[in-house]
Amino acid sequence: MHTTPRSAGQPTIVDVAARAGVSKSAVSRVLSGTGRYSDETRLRVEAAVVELGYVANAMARGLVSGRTQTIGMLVRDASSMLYTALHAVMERRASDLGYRLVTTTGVGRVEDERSALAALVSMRVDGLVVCSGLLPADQIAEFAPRIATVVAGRPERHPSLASVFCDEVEGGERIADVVADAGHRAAAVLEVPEDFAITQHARTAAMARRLRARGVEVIPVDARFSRAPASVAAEVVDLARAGRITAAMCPTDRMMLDVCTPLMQAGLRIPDDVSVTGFDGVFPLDSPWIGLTTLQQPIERIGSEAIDLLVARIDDPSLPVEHRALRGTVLHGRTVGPRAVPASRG
Amino acid sequence: MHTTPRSAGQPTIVDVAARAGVSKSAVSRVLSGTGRYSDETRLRVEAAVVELGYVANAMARGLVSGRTQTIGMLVRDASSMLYTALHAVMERRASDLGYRLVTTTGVGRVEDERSALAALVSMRVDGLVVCSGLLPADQIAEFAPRIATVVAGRPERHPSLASVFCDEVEGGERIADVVADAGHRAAAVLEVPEDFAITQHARTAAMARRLRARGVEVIPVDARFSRAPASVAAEVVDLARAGRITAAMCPTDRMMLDVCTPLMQAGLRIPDDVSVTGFDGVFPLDSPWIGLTTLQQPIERIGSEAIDLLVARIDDPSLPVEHRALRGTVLHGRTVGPRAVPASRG
DNA sequence: TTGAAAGCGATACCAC
DNA sequence: GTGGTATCGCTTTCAA
Repeated sequence: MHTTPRSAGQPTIVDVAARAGVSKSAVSRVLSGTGRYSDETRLRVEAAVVELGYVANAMARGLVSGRTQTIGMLVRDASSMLYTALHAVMERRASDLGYRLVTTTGVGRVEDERSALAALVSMRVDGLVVCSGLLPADQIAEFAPRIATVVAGRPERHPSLASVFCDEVEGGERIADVVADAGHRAAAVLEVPEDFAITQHARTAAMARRLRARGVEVIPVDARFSRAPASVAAEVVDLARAGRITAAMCPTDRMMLDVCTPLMQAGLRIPDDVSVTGFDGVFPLDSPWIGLTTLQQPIERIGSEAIDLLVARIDDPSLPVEHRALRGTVLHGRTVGPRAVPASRG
Repeated sequence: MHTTPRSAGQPTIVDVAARAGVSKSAVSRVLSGTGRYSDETRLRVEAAVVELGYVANAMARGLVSGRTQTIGMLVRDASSMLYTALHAVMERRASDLGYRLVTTTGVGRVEDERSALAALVSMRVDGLVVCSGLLPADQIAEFAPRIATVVAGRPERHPSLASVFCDEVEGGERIADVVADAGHRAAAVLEVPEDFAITQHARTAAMARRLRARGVEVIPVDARFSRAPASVAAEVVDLARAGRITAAMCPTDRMMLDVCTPLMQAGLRIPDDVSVTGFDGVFPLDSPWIGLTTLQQPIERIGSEAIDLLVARIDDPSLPVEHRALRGTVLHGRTVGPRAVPASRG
């Protein structure tokens, strides 16, 4: 049975070999640059490759070689600026180290995310970077014994999961200090419960703790995901109007926007009537013109150190598990001002 | 030679078969749900799968089945909000249609992007979505005869490339009308040359044309990528200070931020002294609190229609090539106001 | 230097 | 219902 180059579908190495008048083996050698071959052979193969528009089948290649030179990245929410920024940094670093990054995401539910992770595993990526505060550590850890894994961007301390993240506690305290320093005596803290949002819980808890330690009254506002942002915002507006708070602290910049809009629409000025803080400080919300007062995560470092750590673990799986907490920096914008005299608007 | 389950590496179907005491074939049948098998067999296999933590090798599977149930997405810049938003929409839609989305990006250069695209092809994804204004159409078209391809988010009219995008021309005109309607008589338009930024060129050209048609003087400002944003912004500041313009139109919201910051720092108020417009209107910059006046792209529709179109082409490659231009909507923010009297600041 | 042949892990068609 | 076997496209010995 001779090889008939099918008109449909991608050309295979056999097609290239036939076209170049050499064997599969020769083509393989030339393409990988390993082994010996004559200039003559090389030229013929290269020509055939171009003429046929041949692109090697990564599946077949990976199947035999056992390596894919690919890092799989699981992202929680493709629309989250934070993960997006991480993605960009990691792509660059991975590329520098000779790896390609492929990304998958769930579409919200834990179950989807698990299957997205499994998809990466099924592709036999050489390593896994998990960027999601949603998937429980145990479910990630399940794969860790067989594939090098690093969790990035969430304060993960699971004993078998290496991780790199922003020091949420320290960050929460720092930004709380900004509010306390401005003289506020009562602040709303939008709190997120621990389940399904490890990251955000850690920071808001730290904010509240710090405020109290500094003698600032904390009014907790339930900001769990299941609650509509508008409803959370309305609660903050009411508190501000009633003069019960002069500041509001949000778990993310995103939520901060959700709060600022209704405040503005209610005629409350920021920061004259209410001071507001965020968390993340990620492009494009780090623009001085927008002027958010927030805690900026060290995205650049988190991303590149996560990749470095991962590649190290790919090369040597026996490396000890490491947890790295990196410090963020306060971004001083225009949304925090000195304490206003409550209830004296107008 | 009997099968020895290697302690390292992922377990294979053979390991599962051995563990369950059945044949590879039986395992395959159970896992794919095709063919016939007894309840007994199913239970044994399912148990073995769980015990071993088996995840099927997608490469081996794809190699024989010829399909991967995967759509490859090439994104220009992982840090771009627009592509990010598209990504989220597409992920959801693809998932609904039974496809998984994997994403790759270049790291800036055309060459990288080509290789990122080739990586997708090498993975033998069933279809390709190209979201990048960088890669020349010809380089994309090269793969199109062999893999279903759709270009999303850029006004591509290449005869062999299906596409879905925002009607940049109409959008540019609409937003220009906002400026003209506000009474401005002279406006800076930040122009981007055509090469490597098809999208942005199209819209700025449309803005300028429309302004002129409405009797507004256009002062072109060179905003090509190679130029530092600060330098572009400085030019706008100078023009505004000199009273030569009362409005500035930017090709993207991102650039708009780059311009607004220096304007603010120069003591010029927006929109009192200068009106500014953007383009894209993508989360999170669509927040009313930020208040950008911009043209909002119909991201939701672009993304889901692109996936629909792609899947249709996967199923029937002979479908005629289609180009869909979708209309955006003006987002009326607070960055455009009535024409200020030039040079009368203070 | 080159080509033939043996798998990699899964599917699918085949008799049994 | 079940298990053997050819096969997908490629890399990798191993002879020639």
